[in-house]
Amino acid sequence: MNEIEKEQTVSANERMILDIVRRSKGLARSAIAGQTNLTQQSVHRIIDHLVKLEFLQLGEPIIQGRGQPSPHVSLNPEAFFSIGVSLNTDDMSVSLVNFCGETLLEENIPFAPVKRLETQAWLKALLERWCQQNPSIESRIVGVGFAMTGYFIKEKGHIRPPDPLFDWSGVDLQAELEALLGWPVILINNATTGAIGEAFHGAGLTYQTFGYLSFNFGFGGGIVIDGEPFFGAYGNAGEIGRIFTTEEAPQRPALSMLIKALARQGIDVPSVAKLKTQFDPTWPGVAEWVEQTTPYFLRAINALRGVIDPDAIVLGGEIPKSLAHMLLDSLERCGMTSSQDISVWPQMIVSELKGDSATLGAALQPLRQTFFRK
Amino acid sequence: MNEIEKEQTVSANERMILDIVRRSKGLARSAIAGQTNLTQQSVHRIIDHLVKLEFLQLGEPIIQGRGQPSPHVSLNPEAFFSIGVSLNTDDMSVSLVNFCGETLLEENIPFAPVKRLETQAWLKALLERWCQQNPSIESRIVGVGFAMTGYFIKEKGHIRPPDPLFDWSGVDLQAELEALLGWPVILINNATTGAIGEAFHGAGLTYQTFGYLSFNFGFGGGIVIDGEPFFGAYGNAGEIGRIFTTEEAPQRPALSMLIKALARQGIDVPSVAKLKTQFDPTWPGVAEWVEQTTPYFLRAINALRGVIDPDAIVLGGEIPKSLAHMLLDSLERCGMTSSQDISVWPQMIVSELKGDSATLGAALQPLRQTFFRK
DNA sequence: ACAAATACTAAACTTAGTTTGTAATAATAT
DNA sequence: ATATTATTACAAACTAAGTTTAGTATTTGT
Repeated sequence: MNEIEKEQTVSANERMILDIVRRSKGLARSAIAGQTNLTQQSVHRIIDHLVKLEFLQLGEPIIQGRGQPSPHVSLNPEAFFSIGVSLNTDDMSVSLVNFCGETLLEENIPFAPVKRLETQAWLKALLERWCQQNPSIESRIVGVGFAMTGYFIKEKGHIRPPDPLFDWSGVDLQAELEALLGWPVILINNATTGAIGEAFHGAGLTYQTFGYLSFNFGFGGGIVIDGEPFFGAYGNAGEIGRIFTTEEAPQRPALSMLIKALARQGIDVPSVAKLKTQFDPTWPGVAEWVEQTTPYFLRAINALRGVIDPDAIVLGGEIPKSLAHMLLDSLERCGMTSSQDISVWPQMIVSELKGDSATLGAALQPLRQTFFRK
Repeated sequence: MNEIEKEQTVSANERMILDIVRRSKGLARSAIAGQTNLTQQSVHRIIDHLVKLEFLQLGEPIIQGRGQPSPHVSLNPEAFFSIGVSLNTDDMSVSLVNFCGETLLEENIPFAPVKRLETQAWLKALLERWCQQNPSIESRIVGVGFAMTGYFIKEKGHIRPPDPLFDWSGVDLQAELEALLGWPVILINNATTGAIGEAFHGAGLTYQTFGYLSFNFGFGGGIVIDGEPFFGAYGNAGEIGRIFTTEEAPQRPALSMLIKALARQGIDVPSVAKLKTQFDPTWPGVAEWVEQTTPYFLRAINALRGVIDPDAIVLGGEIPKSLAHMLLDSLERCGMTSSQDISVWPQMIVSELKGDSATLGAALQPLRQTFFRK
């Protein structure tokens, strides 16, 4: 490199300023100091440093009122890159994001990712191809966020996925992937990465503390506290499926259950992904399913309210937007009754993010962790 | 004061060191640096400063091995004091703690605290008496932690208590109490203060992130994350009662429900306080109540597990210890079944704290907030 | 007695901020 | 047009809080 060597250590105040720039998607340099507890001069110097490191870039001065115009500050999208992987029962997707968190490349595995080594070989080959086709990125990749479905267990780096992914259990997956890929790997539950995507690009821009409910083949969730994803003791925080007993599980709002209900009505939806694209709220069975699952949905919400009392609850995962709104309407009709005081409710939000938020969040986590507010 | 004026602002590193000394209940000065990311020299200087401020005191040098003996460092118990109040439906208790968090004075109100102004007048008179009888403390009281039962609502400083305490709603209680008492007042839910007591003196010495279940007349709880009490958006975090519907509420593990069940068996227990002192696990009806309430208890635990995945869950409040153990045994017999993976369980702990942990925690919070690790 | 280990003390240095002061720029009032 | 004024940029001295370096003191083990 003939450029300035990129330090990957960023001080707390530098991170704070990077996060302010990120959240506002670029702003006048002079508008930053007011959002910090630093003086204008300190902010000036910090930004100067971050520009020298090529983390930030200065644009045209903006004339907004009196006084000397202040240059526009924005993230340098090329400063760093990060890779996200999301592994589901029947699918795996991989993406590359830039320093702004924008997805540049995305690809799905062409076979079911049930065999661990076969899947890893495909992943390795894909990333090598990406690096060859984009030679500038290789040295600037900060790490890999690897999201998968399943519960973390006591052994560090191990996960217990659902049955079809049995081959992925019993190994220190984090260590294995780091050895394979040569980058730092963060292993995360894929409901939490959905929440991370939301924290970076969605509800997180408005709310500091929120719960994320991930409607997929199963029903899970993630937690964001003060803008940071919360993992809990073993990384299973937000795995709200735990509140249902074995008998109750079939009635929880998992999309697999809706697909079954639709099948009983003669409507064949082959996968959760297809459900998202083809969903029609007037299909027979949909209204009934919503009605029937609402008490269990409410219970999940009340678990979030009772335990963390969030600012907001975001409905995400792979749920069709119109279905999410049906669930919220049904909740209203139920009167949102709980046994106790019901006066303070979190904001209920349907996720606005495009694409696979689990893969996105997985890719964002290495970036967040290294460069943005902690 | 002819002593050095006591600054109430403590830097982050000073707070860290105060917290290390507090947790270890005193230790050799040389044993501190290893628990920080600071050098021995920096720790030395910081402790020097804290000793000059009379927050810490040096004791006899301790000879443990080779090398120059290192003086014993401990909190100066007289450095500061704090007041805690816990208001329940039928009782109010007030306590004074010293800088070590030890309760020095404690008193219960001799009448039901239903009338707000009458109760406040009694409290004001009590604190004035305490200050007169202990003239040295007045100038060193950092604040008042005011814990009460009820839900916080959107209006700042307001709370919605259960019906008998109706008179306490509809006002900015925090502002009112600050005006009355002349000290900073922190208004907290009394299940959270129980968790704070546990964080300071109990499970918090071992576990960083835990859930606290408070068995009282009702059934509530509090959350501690990374050693800090977590309040949530409105201060209602941990209010686990929300997970039960109106129909389910009578079966939740609230001690009032046990008292009712005992009454049906002809055993008259006049109050929750009496239950704690008189409880006999062989009373008829107890085993049945435990059996019947266990699924609801399990659901509360699974809500905590699902949402925050804690290191530990502490059973506290006013539950008799033997009853808490019966609940845990019953949980074991149920197989702790949930619909999903059940391999990672938090440590289940019965609180070992003596006295009223809600009042204790209320008193501790102003101290914690000002002087100990954040 | 003496070397090794450990802790204390002190001074110089470093980092990352604040404070203070000045210059530049552009909107606004006259 | 010109002076005024608010806002921002830039620069140097200062400050707070740590680290680094180096020497000193005290005890243990041989």
